[in-house]
Amino acid sequence: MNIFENYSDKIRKILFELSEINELILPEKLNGITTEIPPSKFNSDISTNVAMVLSKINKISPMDLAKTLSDKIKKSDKLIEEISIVNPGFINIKFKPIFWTKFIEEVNLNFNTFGINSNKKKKNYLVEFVSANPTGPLHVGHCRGAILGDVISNILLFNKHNVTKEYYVNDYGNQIINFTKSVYFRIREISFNEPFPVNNGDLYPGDYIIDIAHNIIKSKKNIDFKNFENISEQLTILSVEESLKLIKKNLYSIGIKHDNFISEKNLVLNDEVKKVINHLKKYNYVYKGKIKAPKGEDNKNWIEREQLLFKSTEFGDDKDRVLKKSDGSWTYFASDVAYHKNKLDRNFDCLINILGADHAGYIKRISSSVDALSNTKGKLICKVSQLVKLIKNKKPFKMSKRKGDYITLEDLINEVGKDATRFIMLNRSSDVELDFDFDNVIEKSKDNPLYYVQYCYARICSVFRLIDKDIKKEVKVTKYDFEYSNDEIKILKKISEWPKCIEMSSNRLEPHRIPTYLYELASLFHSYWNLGKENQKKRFINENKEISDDKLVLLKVISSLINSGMSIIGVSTPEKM
RNA sequence: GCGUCUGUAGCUCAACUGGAUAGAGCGCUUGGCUACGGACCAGGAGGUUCUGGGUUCAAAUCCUAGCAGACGCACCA
Repeated sequence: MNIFENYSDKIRKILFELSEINELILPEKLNGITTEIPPSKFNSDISTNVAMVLSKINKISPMDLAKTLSDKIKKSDKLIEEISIVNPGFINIKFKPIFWTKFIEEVNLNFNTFGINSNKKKKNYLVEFVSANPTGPLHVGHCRGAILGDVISNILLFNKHNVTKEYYVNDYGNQIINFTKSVYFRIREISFNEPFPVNNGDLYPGDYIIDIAHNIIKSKKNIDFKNFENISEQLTILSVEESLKLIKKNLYSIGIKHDNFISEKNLVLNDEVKKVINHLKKYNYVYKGKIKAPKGEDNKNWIEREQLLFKSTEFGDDKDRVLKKSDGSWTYFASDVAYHKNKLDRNFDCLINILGADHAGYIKRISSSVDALSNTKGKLICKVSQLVKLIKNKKPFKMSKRKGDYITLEDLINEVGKDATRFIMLNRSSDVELDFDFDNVIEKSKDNPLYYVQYCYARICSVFRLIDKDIKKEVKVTKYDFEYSNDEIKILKKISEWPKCIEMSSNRLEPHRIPTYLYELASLFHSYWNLGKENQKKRFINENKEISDDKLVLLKVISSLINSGMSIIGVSTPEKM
C-alpha cells in the first residue's frame, strides 16, 4: 500500500489517455514526474509536479495545464475532496476522510507487507563489512561501519532480497606476523619469566594479548614454546582463532552476526591470487613498471623499483597499483582482488563494501579491479562511513594505539548499551562526521531520541494493558465505517510515508532515514496523546475502560510500525520503561 | 600537489536526490502535571544554506572557479 505509487500510476494513466486522443504531447520518456508530500502549510495530502514538467513540450503555461489535468484527475477519483493549483504549477490533492479509513484498513489487514518495495526485482547481495584485522578486539572506531553494514543488510532483507553478510579475515601479511610475535613474547613472559620487549614498536602492547597467551598455554600444553620458528605457523592459527573469538563476541554484543568469515590466507594458499593475476594478465591489465613518487610529500626516502602492477588507471584510478612486494609475497591489494574475484564467481548481482573514512582512498583501485574482472561498470558499491568524534566530559577524546589508550567496543557497550549505540550511530547520514557524546547518549531524557521513540511504544503498550489486550496480537475490526479527525489524519499521513522512507533508504543505502522517520512518527503520537489531557473526550479509553475501533486500530498500526522500524535498525522496543 | 567527504539557526543535524514561504532537537524564552506513564506537550525569537559566476519554469541540491575543515596519498591491512 503505497499511496504515492498508486497516484503516480493513476496520473500516468490519465496522461496516456490524453495523449491518445491528441490532447497532450508526451516526451519519449516520462522522466521527472513525481508524487510528493506537500509542505504542511498547504493543507493537502499529495502533490505532483506533472504540469511543470510537461508545460514546455506542450507550449502551455504550467498553471493552465495544471487546471486541465486536475479536472481530469478529480473526475477519475471519488475519494478526492479537493484539488488546488498553486504557483508555479503544483497540483495539490486533498483526500476525503474516508480515504484514510480505507487506507488504515488495508494497512492493518496486510501489515506484514506494508512498506516493502514489491516492484523491485529480487536480487542477490553480498555485503562485506567490519573486516577488521584479527589482531585483537574491536574498538569504537569499528562500530559505526559495523552497524551501518548490518542495517543496510536489514533494509535489503526487509525488501525481500537475498543478502549474505560477510567478514573478510586478513590473516595474512606483516600485521599478523607482528601480532603472533606479540603473543609469543607474552607466552615467554608467562612461562619463562622473560620480560616483554616494551620498546619494540612493531609489537602489540595491549593487555588482551596476555589473555590470549594464557588461553593458548592452557589449551595446548604439549607445545614447546622455546623456538618461535618451529611453532610460528601453529601459533598464528591459534592466535587468530583467539582474536576472532573476541571479535565475534563483540559483534554479538551489538547484535551483529555475519553469515561467512572468509580467510585471506586460504585465498593465497589455494592459489586464487595467482590465478586472478594470470586472468588479468590475459586481458593485458598487469605489467611490470615503476611508480613515481607523489608530489608535495616528503619523498626523500622514495625508492623507485620495477614492480608487478595492475593498470587501475584504465578504470579511473590516479595511479597503477602494486600487486607484489619486493620480498615476493602478495600485497594486501592483490589478495583483495582475488577475494573480489571469488565474490564475483559466486554470482551475486551486487557487491556492497562498507569502509571507514580512512580507507576511502582505496575505493577507486578495488572498484577498478571489479570492473576489470566483471567486464561491466558499477557492480561494486562502496559505502563510506565518516569518522566518529568521541566526546567525554565535553572534550574530544583522542585514541592512541601506541599507548593502548583506546576505548574498546566492549567498554562502549558496557557504558552506553547496544540500543543507544545503534540508534545514535544511525541517526546521522553516514557522509557526515558524527559527534558521539558519552554523557549525552547515556542520559535517559529528552535529549536522547532513542528514549523518545521507545517511550511512544511503551505508552501504547500501557493502553493495551489497561484494556487487557495483547499488543502482539492482530487487531480485528468488524466494520471500518468510522472517520478520523484531523489530528489523527496527521498521523495517518505520516504512516503513509513509510514505504517512501524504505524506498529511499534502500535505493541510496541510507539507513539514517529510518531513525529520523521513527522520531517524527513518535513526535506526532506524543502530541496526539497530550490532546487527551486538555480534553477528556480525546482520550483513548473511556471511564468503562473501553476503546473505540478507530482508536484501537490506529494505535495498533502505530505500535506495529515502530516495532517494525526498530527491528530493522536492530533496536529493542521495551513494553515498560 | 592530488583524491574522497563535509560546509544550512548560537550548537548538533534533517530536507523525499532539482520543487513551493528551508525544517527538527539542544540552548534561550512564555505557558501546561493529584498523569489513558511529564522520559511528554503547546507557543515565541532565531537563516544572504561558506563566497562568486553559470544551467532552467524552479538550485541548499547540478556545473564551474575559489575559501575553510576532516580523512587519505609506497611493499600497513
